[in-house]
Amino acid sequence: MVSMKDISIKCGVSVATVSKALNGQSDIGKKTAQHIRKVAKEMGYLPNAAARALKTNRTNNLGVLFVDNMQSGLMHEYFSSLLNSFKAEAELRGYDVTFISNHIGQSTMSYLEHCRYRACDGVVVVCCDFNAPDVVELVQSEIPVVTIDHVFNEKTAILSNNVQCIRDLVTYIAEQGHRKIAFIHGEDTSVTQKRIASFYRTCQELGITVPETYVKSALYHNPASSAEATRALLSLADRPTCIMYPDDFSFMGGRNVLDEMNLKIPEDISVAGFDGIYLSQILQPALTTVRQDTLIIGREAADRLIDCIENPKVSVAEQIMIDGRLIPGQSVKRIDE
Amino acid sequence: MVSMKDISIKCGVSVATVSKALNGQSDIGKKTAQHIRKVAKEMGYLPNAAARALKTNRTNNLGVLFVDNMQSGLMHEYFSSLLNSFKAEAELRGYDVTFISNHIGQSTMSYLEHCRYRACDGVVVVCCDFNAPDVVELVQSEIPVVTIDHVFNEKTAILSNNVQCIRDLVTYIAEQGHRKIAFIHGEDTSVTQKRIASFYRTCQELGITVPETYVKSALYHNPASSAEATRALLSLADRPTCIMYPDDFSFMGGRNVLDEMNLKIPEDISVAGFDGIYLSQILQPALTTVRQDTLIIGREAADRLIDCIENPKVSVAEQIMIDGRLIPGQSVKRIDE
DNA sequence: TTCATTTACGAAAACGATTAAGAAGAACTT
DNA sequence: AAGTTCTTCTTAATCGTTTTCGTAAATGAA
Repeated sequence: MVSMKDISIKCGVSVATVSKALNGQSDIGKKTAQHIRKVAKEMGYLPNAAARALKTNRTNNLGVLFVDNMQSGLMHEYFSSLLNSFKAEAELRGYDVTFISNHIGQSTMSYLEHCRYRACDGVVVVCCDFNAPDVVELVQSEIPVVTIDHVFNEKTAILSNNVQCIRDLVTYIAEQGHRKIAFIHGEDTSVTQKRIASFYRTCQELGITVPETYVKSALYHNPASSAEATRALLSLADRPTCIMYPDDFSFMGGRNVLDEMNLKIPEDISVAGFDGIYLSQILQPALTTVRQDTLIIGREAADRLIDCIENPKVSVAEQIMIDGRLIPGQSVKRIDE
Repeated sequence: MVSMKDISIKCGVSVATVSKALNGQSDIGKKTAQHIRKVAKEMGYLPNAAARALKTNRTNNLGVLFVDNMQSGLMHEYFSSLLNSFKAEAELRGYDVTFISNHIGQSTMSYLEHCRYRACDGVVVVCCDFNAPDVVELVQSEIPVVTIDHVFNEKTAILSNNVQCIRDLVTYIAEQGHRKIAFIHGEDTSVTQKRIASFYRTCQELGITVPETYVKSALYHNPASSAEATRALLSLADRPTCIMYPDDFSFMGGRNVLDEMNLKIPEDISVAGFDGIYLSQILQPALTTVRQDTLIIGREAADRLIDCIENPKVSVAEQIMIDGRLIPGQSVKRIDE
């Protein structure tokens, strides 16, 4: 590996001069700097990240804390595509992305310790139990943190606008003439709470009354539990005309139940999903759903995190809402009153 | 941050002694070592990865080269779940995982340069254009490399046993009495070639003749193209009784076509997928498919790569085949002759 | 006791970069 | 001409480890 020393020798200058020239410091002569850069390129010089990190305490490395109890993790398209976009933006801005775990080899260490060990310049926290002590410790540390879909005091958070998403979805469904709307929601998280609240509020605003029996609990990304909830809804004396699912994938469970009962979508019953994953638009009829803008969420998370790293003074913690977009699809029937 | 120096002062020994004690060198007295370790823990000592890397040229960092033209990348469950398993095993053995890209900030650099810059101890190469000059350069470099589903000379490769997978699948279908089996395959890659070859050979062995019209080309992970191929197959005078798809997800496109034409699975037509993703078993009827063992593939890739890093002398490049497992499902009908 | 061997530890030189402080010459002021 | 300021470059310290080599004490052998 060619080092600055090699370049300095070849150019007949000191290592310091090489360092400054390569980093664009101002106190190096124009022609000298140019020459050094040329030689460096010719010799195939690459900075030694470890040495630089040791000296500067900056690694240009971003940590991704991405844990989930379900183990479905990356399998969930919302997260994988969010991560994709985060990674792309981070790379554009000159940062690499490393996963943070709670052990190095055999010995367990807290997330914070792992971050410190790897000297991550910042961390994005996604999809995990935000109340776990380990996570709280990390978030409250001196390391710049951006969270996704969860707000910690004083920390920047990127939030998919679940309230708006549900509002738009319910509104659309209501516009199609539905008054009996059932809602199957996911397990209890802050996101779920927002969705439920938005569901109730929107219905109220629209003058739609929601019987308690129309709101069922299930699990995210779990078709079986949504299937069960669907069965319960269908066995009601007064059936809903439209069922909203926790997410597009879970809907697949409900779909099976509807199939079994010979209920056609949307003729016999209307349905809506959430997330807007690839699959949802492959289905026939295309699923009515609302697309969370993972592209922007991931990009924004990277941008904010890096801003926060590079301008700690200027950057202010804020909560950023990213709106979703309704995808009408064809799974909600227009009902004429 | 507490450093070895802090510990050495507190313990009244030299930094060298601390280093040796913490690394379990033999030339330190039992009680001294024990005491040093205790103090280190008390003080919350964490090794400085950069300093260590600088000195040892080892980062305990593994690169993942994961590019795909389709941009579907992580969205494909085969890859996301493989990566998950790779990551888990790497972490178990004390390595972190970083993505490799072809640029740092604005300036482009080759994959190899990126690896060198980050000083990755090794790289796993997945899902990319294996013939791109950049990739070839990396694979032929001095950096330990393990490839997945592609063999380079002299390099360790982990291969999903596509030949066996297809053989088992075709055999199963034939056992159910089918003699008219159509095969929609993905775009031209080495994996695809193996699958096609295995398809033809197995059919031959089973005495099944395959008309040219029964073999169609489509794209992986692309329901639309599989839908088109399905349409073509159904318009044949002599229709196949069973259609094999490039992958489970693409099958969803074919499924729509079958639906439109009012063909029931498996009563009117049998179908089979490939991969064994979560979705395939949610469908009703459950899809007959063959599960690629991403868990083992990912784990094995990490293990081999790390072996190769830690024992460069001993470890020998080899191709490791990981068998898949047939999932019978219910989408292939038993035909009585 | 005396010499050889082992054991336990320390001193110091790296690894490859960054950066504060200083120095020498050039250029400008008056 | 003398002093001042700029420009450009160097010296040297430093980041936190690892590791080689050396040495002093302890142990063993004779």
